Amino acid sequence: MAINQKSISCLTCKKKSSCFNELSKADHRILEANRLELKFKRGEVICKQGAFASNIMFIYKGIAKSYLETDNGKHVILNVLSEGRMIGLPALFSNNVFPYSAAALEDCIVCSIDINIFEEYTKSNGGFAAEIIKTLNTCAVNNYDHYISITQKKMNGRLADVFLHLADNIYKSHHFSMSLSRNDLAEMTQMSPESVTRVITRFKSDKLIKVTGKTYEIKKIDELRKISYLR
Amino acid sequence: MAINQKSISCLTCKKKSSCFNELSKADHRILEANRLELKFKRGEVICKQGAFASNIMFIYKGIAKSYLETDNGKHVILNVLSEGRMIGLPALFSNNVFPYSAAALEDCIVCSIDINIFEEYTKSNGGFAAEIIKTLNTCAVNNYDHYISITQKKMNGRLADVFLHLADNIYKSHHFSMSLSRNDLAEMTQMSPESVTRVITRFKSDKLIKVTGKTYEIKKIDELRKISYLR
DNA sequence: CGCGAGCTTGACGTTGTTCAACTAGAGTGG
DNA sequence: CCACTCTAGTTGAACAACGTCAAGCTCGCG
Repeated sequence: MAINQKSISCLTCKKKSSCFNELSKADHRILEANRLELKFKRGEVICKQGAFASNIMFIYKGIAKSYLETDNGKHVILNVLSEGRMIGLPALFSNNVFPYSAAALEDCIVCSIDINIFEEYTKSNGGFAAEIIKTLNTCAVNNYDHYISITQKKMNGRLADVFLHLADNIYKSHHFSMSLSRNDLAEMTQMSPESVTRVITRFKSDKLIKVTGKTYEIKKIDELRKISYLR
Repeated sequence: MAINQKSISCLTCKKKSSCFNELSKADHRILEANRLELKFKRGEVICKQGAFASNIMFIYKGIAKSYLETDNGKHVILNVLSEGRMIGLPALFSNNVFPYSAAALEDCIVCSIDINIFEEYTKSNGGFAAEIIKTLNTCAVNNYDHYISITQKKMNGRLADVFLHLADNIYKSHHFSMSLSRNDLAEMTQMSPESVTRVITRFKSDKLIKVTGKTYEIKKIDELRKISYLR
């Protein structure tokens, strides 16, 4: 799975997370030496909940999901992760175990960086530490929004939230090829796959969205926002 | 509300968060100079979601709750906070706005520390930064557990989780005086106050707990753990 | 052309909310 | 010290939301 020849350079990487801007050229060379490029096919597990977190992952290309695996064997999707997002930060300075799993929703190219490098930079470089904390906190606030969506809204509102999130933050277009299965959508909205289908059917017949195979087009985004607004 | 005379000293404070152990005596003197002691009565708001976060709070005495205020005016309790817990860390290095509110569940004594001090120490002291990240990440993992409880378990399991959390982590005893109202329990478990009553009635008649006024006694903790185990 | 996974649809059952009426207990003023 | 009030808690009945189950469908792929 690993690519021996790295195709990307940290120093010139356009997608890197803000924390890396705090590093010197010398730091970048060290980073480069402690980095791997990995390719994952759609569906493959990128990191496994409970496994020893020896690396922090960075999504260079593709889309992934992070999810919790519960005792009853179900999955709870926490987030859809687009390019530039990091995986595994919550393992930093804890017991170094991934608290969630992640899997590729599309074919992905991932940078895998030694977690010790992260911890060293955090301790030695205040700007780097600040950016890490900022990233963690942004993620926490997003989680709060998701939590409100799940706990306060009915099915229509929850699914509207997912479509808005996909259009606004993930695909950054009203027109996209959907990488999430009915089951993924169900695990993200905490409803049954059958209910996901039913709500999507309703959205289609109300002309809010248009679906052609895997291609989704959001036709009435304002209407979706209204539905999202606590309903 | 503010006490002019401070009754506590940072250096000798037994309850302080682990990050402060990373500070020198000189640092502690600066901390002392940028710190206030506040008293809050039961029910009073300690910090308000959306307000400018000029301070990080620290619960020296008492119990508080952190909660989200939703657009429909409802409250979603994130956590019950016991002595030694900090409030407002998610505002660090973000837009410095509290992403949640907090209120006292019992009369509280709170240390309020200038947020700039926190940001400065984080940048200048690697050990301090590491402890802050560790604290944030521990909290994130707890949130994941809570999220699984809410999304995967039925009412019995969710309420069992709350009782276990109170006994294990908050009151640290099987016998405690309950500071949470039916409504608090409802906002924490995402059920209606009526349903909270119904489940508690069931727990009482099954002799899992004994309730005398505000005093709760957990009689069969193993049984509660079984109920918590995804049911 | 046939197979299978993922998707769709309808009928039905369960869970939990809502509403309304009632009760208990704490605080207040005469 | 007692009536009065107000809030929090309790209880039951009706109802809505959503999940489950079973059957059938579609489409990509060998």
